[in-house]
Amino acid sequence: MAETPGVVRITDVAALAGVSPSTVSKALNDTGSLRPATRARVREAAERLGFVPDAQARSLSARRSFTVGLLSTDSAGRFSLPVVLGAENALVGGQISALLATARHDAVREQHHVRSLVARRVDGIIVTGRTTDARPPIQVPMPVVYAFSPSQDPRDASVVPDDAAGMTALAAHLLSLGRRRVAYVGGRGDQAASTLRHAALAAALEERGGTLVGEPLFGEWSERWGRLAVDLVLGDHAPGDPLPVDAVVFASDQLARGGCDRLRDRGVRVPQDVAVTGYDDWDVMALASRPPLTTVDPQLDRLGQRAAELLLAAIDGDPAHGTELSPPRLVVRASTTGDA
Amino acid sequence: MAETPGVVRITDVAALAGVSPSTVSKALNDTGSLRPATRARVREAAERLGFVPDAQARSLSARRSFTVGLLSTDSAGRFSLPVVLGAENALVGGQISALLATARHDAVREQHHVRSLVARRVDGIIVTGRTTDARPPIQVPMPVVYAFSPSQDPRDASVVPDDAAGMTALAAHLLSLGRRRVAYVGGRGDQAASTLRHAALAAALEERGGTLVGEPLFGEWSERWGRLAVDLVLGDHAPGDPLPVDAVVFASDQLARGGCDRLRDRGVRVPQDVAVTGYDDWDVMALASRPPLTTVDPQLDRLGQRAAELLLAAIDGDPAHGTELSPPRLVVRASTTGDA
DNA sequence: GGAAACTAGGAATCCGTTTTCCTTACGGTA
DNA sequence: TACCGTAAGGAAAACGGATTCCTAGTTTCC
Repeated sequence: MAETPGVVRITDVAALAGVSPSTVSKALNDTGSLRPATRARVREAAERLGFVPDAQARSLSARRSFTVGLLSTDSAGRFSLPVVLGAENALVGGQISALLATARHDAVREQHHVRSLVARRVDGIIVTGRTTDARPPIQVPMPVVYAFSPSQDPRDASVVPDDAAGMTALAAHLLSLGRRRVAYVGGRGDQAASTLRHAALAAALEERGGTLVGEPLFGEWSERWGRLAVDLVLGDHAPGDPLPVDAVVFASDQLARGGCDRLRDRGVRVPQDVAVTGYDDWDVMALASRPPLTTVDPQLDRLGQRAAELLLAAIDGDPAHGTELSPPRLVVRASTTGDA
Repeated sequence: MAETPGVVRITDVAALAGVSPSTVSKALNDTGSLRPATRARVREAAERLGFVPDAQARSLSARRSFTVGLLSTDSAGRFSLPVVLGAENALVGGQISALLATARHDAVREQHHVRSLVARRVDGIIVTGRTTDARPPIQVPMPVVYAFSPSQDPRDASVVPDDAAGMTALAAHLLSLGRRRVAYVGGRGDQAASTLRHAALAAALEERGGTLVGEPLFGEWSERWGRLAVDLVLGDHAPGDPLPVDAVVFASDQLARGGCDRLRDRGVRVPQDVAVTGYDDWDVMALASRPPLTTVDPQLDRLGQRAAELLLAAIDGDPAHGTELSPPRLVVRASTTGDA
């Protein structure tokens, strides 16, 4: 029984193909000058043995680790998880492995992880976080791309969701349905996801002839606040009274779901009386809501994928600078159109 | 500008401490014979420079990569994510890094990831999945621990949630509140999470003098099915009629939340008329439900942590065999007690 | 038949830590 | 005083397998 059984080395491939290890290397990497027949023979031998070049040894010559770090400060992972998965997905295509490092919102822990990634000589790092608020950059001697949570340094490469585009799409959708008087309900007022979406909605409505009714409402990111906010919007409205709005735009699906529940409790029909929209396209909220929510899918997996692409380019010597916007997708459901 | 700036090598520490690299190694690893004063001086120098031994070089001598693979077949990550995070957390303590490999329920992709992990010479692999149903083992030349989804081979080391203990705790809780006639609503009938929980509930109730009313109801893991199942349990019950049950045990918080909504719609008070329990302690469901759900927290982070401990022991030459049960925790909220 | 072009093998290279082996110095004992 | 044992620390090899020069052998074309 050989030690580390099952591990195929380049010499094993060389033996099976009847050539030297260096020939195998050239055949598999499309370098040197070899007869096509030899190349094919080596390829077939490698295929048959399931040969995968040893990453450690490879990194010796290449002076690269073929590894990138995924540094996440979001332990819960509701937002960073899709980003991380999207990035990981894009990386495996390039024979790159992903080292996971979760710091659960703790600066000391994050510093520890950063040092660990540096010790592993990762080729680059993707940093992601809990919110779209800017975060302090990390100091490392390799390329970094910030995903979802941009760096505070505008010269760093960041990829963030294009919330303005999402809100503009929602506004256009509502106006196309004839809705004009729109209320906005945000989450925490100190977060960009609340304030930026409000500003974008206000601008989009104004430009197209809609009206943003009342001041924006900020609270917390919970269904409970969604319900409370509906009471604030409706005031002492009684069934039959004219409604102060014909649409409510919530800054998250969770808020919107709570809002729908409260509207129904108070006898307001969704969407006949008031159209409702959410944000995030979080299936367990958007689909379980009654009615299901028209919302915006920020396509975080694509965002993570894009971050990985930028990182790979940076590793190959072509670094990006500045913040790139990742496009969202409008998802229309019954809470605005009443279908189904 | 030195190349790879910021990277501190053992020679840098040696220079600062005025000793040779080998002395630094001995001082930091507590080997060889050195004067305590020398040891302390080296330690201080390493501390000051923030020296972290190069993992690649380290693995050369140690013939270990100090890396483990986290192989997940669950892309959505609702269940595997806490497991992965718990495991990763336990690993960083041991200076071990975690390579993330997500296979999104695709055998070809999984095989690809397995080969990649083998190529990286990981010291071990933690395999996790979407359900608690047993899965085929992977064939690799290093230790493996299966977390959440056990291996089909009973000789492999697996850690799974102790659903029977969770259901027993729920049954005892309900009986202590005077509930006797209990209905059970499961998710998909072909999954262990549905059937095993049903069997455990039936056994626990029978042993303690409760009654499981009617056949178990199986459907899908959605709020919608939770609502439908309530209709099946209540039949053509009208407000005022005697109720066929005084408690409904749902196999997930999602089901239970839907169930609560439907019960309220039909004028049945929770928990005064019917107590309701969920499973999973998924906060966005259990806390947002009206009323908040009494449920069972499977403590998946602890499960992942335990899997990591077992893996580290196996790497150190002390492998475990068989399936270990990870204990859950009963979480009591208003859906049974009516507080709040 | 000879020279150029091509093919493939041998051996050195890549990296920083660990570990083995050895030297030096010092103290104790004969 | 000479010799030996031991502590302390340095020098150099080992660790690992893919890659890449460099060179020798082989084919091909004129």
